[in-house]
Formats: sequence, C-alpha cells, structure tokens
Amino acid sequence: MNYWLMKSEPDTFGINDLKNRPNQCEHWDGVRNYQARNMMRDDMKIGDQVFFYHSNCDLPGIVGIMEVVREGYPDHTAFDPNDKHFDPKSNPAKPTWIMVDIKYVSTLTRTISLTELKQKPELADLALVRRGNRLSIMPVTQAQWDFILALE
DNA sequence: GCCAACGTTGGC
DNA sequence: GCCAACGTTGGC
Repeated sequence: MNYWLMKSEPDTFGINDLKNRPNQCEHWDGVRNYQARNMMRDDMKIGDQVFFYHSNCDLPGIVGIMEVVREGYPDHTAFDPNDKHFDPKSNPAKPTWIMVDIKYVSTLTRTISLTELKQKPELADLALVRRGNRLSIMPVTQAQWDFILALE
C-alpha cells in the first residue's frame, strides 16, 4: 500500500466538502501538472491512504485522511470549454489529464500545520516542506505517514 | 497583496 | 534546443 498527500484550497474544496458528498466520495479533477498526473496514472492504487492538505488558507496544513477508491481515468473537465480547467489541447480520444476517485476516511482532531511539519527533522525529506515545492500531489513514505499521525 | 519559485510557452 | 517572458502556486 502507498501513502500520499494531496492539496486543495478549502475555499474551493475542503475536507468538509468531501465529507458531505454522496457516499463521501469525489473525483479529484483539475490536476494539470505532469508529475502529479503521472502519479495518479501510474502509482495510485485502490486502498492507498491519502492526507488531505489545506493550502492557500489561514492555517495551511494536514486536516484529514482519505482513501483511493478508483484508479486513474480520464479527467473529463479537460474537455469542457466552460470548466476552469479546460485544456484546448487535450484530446478525448487520447486524454492528457487523469484523475482518481477518493473517499473520506476521517478528520484529524486538529490541523497539523505546515509550520509544525517544517520543524520536524524526521520530515526533512517530505516534498511538502522542501523549498519552492509546488506539487499538488506527492508521495509520503510509511515512516513519514506514521510519524505525522503520531503528532495528532 | 506581495513575491519567490517553478512550469510552460514560443521566438529564434 | 536555448532561454526570456509569462502565468500559476501558495506561503506569508
């Protein structure tokens, strides 16, 4: 089993939005970065556990846990001219962009903030805390996963 | 709102 | 293929 971290802006789609969806499931659309796309396409498997990270907000940090329930398939929002993430170069016959479906698992009892994560030597290799990192999806090792959960 | 870091685009 | 210009991300 693999572990991941995925970012979302709570003003757009936060963990409570996921929790309130039918079946507490949603597709993770709108990713338009090749590295992140490749991870969803090639490496994310059903049952993988994922940290839900709130970005671009008052208290950026990890707020909860979700789980992959459907593996990579075409992101239809790339073909919709009215969608914010429309990509005119994307071809439905050969989709450029991929998404997965995820399901709500739990909300942490507190937000484990980016500030706190940055202070932990154990997490020095976590892509999230490395300078200038902008990936919206990143792998987390089991050791990192366990360490972060123990902070709660 | 600012701005550093980074990815993408497009001229050459 | 290089690289300057531009757009986006996201912390602060």
